[in-house]
Amino acid sequence: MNLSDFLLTLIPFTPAELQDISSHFKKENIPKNTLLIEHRQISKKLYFIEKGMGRSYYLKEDGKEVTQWFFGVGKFMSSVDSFFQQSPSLYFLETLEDSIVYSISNERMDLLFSKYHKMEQLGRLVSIEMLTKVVNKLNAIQFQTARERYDYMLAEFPDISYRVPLGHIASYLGMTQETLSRIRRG
Amino acid sequence: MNLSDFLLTLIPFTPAELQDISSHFKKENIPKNTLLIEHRQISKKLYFIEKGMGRSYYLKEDGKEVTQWFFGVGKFMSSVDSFFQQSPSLYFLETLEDSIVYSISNERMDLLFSKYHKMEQLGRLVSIEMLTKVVNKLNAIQFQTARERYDYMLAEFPDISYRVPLGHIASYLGMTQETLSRIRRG
DNA sequence: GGTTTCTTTTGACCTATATCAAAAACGGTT
DNA sequence: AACCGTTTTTGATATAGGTCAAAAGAAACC
Repeated sequence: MNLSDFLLTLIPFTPAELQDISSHFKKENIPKNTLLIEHRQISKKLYFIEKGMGRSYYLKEDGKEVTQWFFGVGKFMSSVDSFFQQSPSLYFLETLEDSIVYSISNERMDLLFSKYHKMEQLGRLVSIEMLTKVVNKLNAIQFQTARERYDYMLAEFPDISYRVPLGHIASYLGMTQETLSRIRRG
Repeated sequence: MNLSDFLLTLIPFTPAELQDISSHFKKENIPKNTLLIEHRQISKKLYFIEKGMGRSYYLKEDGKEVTQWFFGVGKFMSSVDSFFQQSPSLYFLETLEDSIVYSISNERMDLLFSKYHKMEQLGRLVSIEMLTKVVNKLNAIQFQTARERYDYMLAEFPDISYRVPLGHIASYLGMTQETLSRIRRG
């Protein structure tokens, strides 16, 4: 899904607005397994995924990676707090497949927010959508058994779940990869 | 903290704007343990808490209440998805103390959003703040031991943690009240 | 102030999931 | 197609935290 089409699904931008907004994004091809943000860096860019996918994760003290979120086609990908509050990121962000993204800097994003009331509205809508998704995951993690969490995953990211290594999914769901493997078996 | 003061901490509204915006909110006194939203209802109002506190929770199939979030002074309280997307609420919302709140309907909120670009911006900032808080909780729940989660709670809601029943806190942290009791002991 | 009801603590036992270790399967490369 | 590194599966064992039950402590109410 390309950026303009996505924007139109949420807000009725005029062709001129759409043109201007799009011009602030830069289309980029990013190979698989590219690090976009590292821990402690301040996130400079927000990415809209036209094709491919990514994930955010962090490193525990023992060195284990823990997937925090998956980002699929038609979503914005970033280390949210770092990008919007220009604070050091707790997370790493990486692509998991060769991807086509539209990137935009924090400065340009703020510019668009102040230039277009509609853009601000889009920001609010996207934030709330993300918020409700995170809340859903929280509920899954907090109250469900490992098997139920896996079912939640299949519902939330049906396409992603078989495209990425088992270990990424297991840590995303707050379980070990051995446990996930046993669950999958049946 | 009253509403106008709070609004000014985020956005430099003019006195006239502040006056107009405030006029759409209604100040209400709500007694302790009042249900503001029930499961399956569509949330009609958003509340800003001037004094007191509340929580959202839901009922598991076995009838147990699970606290989903605590709302303290100077925060907006609602069943987010239900209010903003006018969908049936998954949660119950209740006051835990006698409270003074400013309430506003979904229609009036939308009106303010479209009338004031600044208000839309406020909505975005508040959403993102909430999003980062929920993400923090998610991390606590997903990767930390029961004891560490309790420490997270003390940091996030220092004042709240000794004002509400143990059971509310335990379920908020994804553990049983027996476990929390044992942790507190030492 | 004594009774009822709700909340917290304590104890004994159990289970889902973690950990550790090794084998098997898979994927990319020459 | 044989090799090497990565990912997944399997098995044995350990443990954090859950469950159930009952006692102790607080709070609410007449």
